[in-house]
Amino acid sequence: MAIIRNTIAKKAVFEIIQSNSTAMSQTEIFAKVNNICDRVTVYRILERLVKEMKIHKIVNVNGVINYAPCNSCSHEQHVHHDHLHFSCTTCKKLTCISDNRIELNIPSNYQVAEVFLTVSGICPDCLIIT
Amino acid sequence: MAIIRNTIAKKAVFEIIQSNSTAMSQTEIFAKVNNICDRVTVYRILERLVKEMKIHKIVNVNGVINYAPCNSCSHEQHVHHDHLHFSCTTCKKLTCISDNRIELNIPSNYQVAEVFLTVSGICPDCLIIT
DNA sequence: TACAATTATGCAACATTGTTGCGTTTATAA
DNA sequence: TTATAAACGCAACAATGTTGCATAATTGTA
Repeated sequence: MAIIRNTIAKKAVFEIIQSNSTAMSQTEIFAKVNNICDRVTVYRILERLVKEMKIHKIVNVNGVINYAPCNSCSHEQHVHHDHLHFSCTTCKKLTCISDNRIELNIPSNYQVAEVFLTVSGICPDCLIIT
Repeated sequence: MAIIRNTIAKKAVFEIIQSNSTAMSQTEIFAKVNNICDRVTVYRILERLVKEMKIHKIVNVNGVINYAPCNSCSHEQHVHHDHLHFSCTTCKKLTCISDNRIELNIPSNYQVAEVFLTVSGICPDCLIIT
């Protein structure tokens, strides 16, 4: 059995993700980590946190993978999401928005694992600036 | 005013995208183009076809950008999609599935541009193999 | 049909994001 | 305190996407 270790770098990465209001890319996270570890380590930590279901992995509309905290999220909720992701085309930030129940109409010969609902547009912060 | 040219390479790329049942990445498209043009040209052609609204740009769950034909798709439909994308985790293929009307519950201070609904899982072809 | 204007292309070089192998360090259970 | 497996750093690589610039090709017009 793999023993999960709680290292300094892992704690820092998780703290950064959890204290941010929007989802973050590996690049953004690494920038905030302040060189306490290598960038490869950040990738590996993110991978582990996803596996431990402490964070979500989301792709924004540009193809960049972002990570968001997974607050009180059971495996069941992983499969049937009730939230969507807003991907701002101006500041590139990805924000989680709750309370979105969707009904799918997928042929029964497809085996569904996860549902990703992403909306692109302009977020409130960027609308003010305009 | 920019004059749109219909070059050999552009016609070929569009033909490839349109004749394929699933969405394709730049890499896959370039492989089918059979060296009639450079890979950079493929990127630029795809960019133009998206701008001309002849093709869709979709991101699969791994962050790879795929392109699909935009059959009889008005700008209005671009904004309010009625189809979703199935991203197979086994063969990595991206398939468009129609007839999925979704209702969104997004705060009014967000300006929505496009809706991306992607479902990951295993497609019929890969289920048979298993 | 020939020409001019400007769109499109090729090439080379670079940027970004993510991955792998391997030797070393470190956290944790006993 | 120590053994052991997890985690790390470094270097090198792979995939995907972008930019600048000189050249080629398409299309409207004379």
